[in-house]
Amino acid sequence: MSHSELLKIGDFARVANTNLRTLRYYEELGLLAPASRSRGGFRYYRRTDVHRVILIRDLQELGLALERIHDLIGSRGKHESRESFLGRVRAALEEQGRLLDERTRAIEEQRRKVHEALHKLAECRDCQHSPCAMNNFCEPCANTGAALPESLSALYQ
Amino acid sequence: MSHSELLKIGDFARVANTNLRTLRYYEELGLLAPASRSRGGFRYYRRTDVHRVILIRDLQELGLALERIHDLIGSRGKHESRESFLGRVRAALEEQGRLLDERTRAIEEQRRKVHEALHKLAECRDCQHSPCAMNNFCEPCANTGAALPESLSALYQ
DNA sequence: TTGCTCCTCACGTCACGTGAGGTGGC
DNA sequence: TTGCTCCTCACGTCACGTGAGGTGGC
Repeated sequence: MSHSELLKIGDFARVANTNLRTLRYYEELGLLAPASRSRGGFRYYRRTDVHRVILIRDLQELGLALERIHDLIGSRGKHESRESFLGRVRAALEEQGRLLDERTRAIEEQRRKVHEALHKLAECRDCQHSPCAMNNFCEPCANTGAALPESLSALYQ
Repeated sequence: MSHSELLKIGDFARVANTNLRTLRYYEELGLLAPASRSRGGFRYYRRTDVHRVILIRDLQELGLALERIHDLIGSRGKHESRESFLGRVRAALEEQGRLLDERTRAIEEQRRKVHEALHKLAECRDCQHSPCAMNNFCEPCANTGAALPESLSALYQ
């Protein structure tokens, strides 16, 4: 149960669900360094560092560039106080929470549009009108005052 | 109130909340063509086509490549039947719904981790231990059986 | 020693960003 | 005619993908 159990890059990539190129690129950007190197240059990673990979991935999916992520989760400098460091950690977590809120709102909006479009699509089965490229709106529906949902007018093209 | 009101690419980009380069690139990939061109080559777009831009953006944010999006929402071919076309539209919408479900689950998981880490971080203020690069785990917490949340062990580095 | 894993270049790709140099439209 | 918008190359960028050619580790 030694804390110094180390993995070669291939094994680490497997447990972190990523690949060699990505890990080397993260190292190049200073995002995640291997715990040590062998004499021959082989990278050795700590198992616990998978959490860091997952965090980086999570932030990327929220739309952050790797450089921005580096700013957020960069390591503690030699001259940084404990309070300053904990403050930065908290700020990074709160930033992530804010981004999650934004993303949640966007997804709910998308879901609303998709549901509306699917519901409308059921009605279309009994209608013989076919919008086309030069006529990207649904005349029958417009005429009865029931306009096409946005997602459908985007697909009928 | 003519249906043929057309916008130059700059005005269209403004209402679609995008830019000239992106619109030209979408056209190059066959994702969205202007309704017409002037003699001098100027692109003219229909106002209703903003919905298509928004749909493409939504699908991109769900992680789809533009070529995959082209497969999903490509226009109706000359020889495609009405039923086939409506079936494709429905499949595209259902695919989007599936992707939204996945994304929602991933975001809820991230939110859980962030909340857990922020809660734990409050406790850290009264603790004097500082994990560092060579010791990326929190000994005091581990010793009392209260392990660090994953997001914190990723940040303490 | 064999075979698998790893190493460092280095060029390719996707979805644009960003000028350069020139022309269209009211 | 002036000025703003648009046009088509074409090279740059970010986050990797994908070999080429060579060496390390058990």
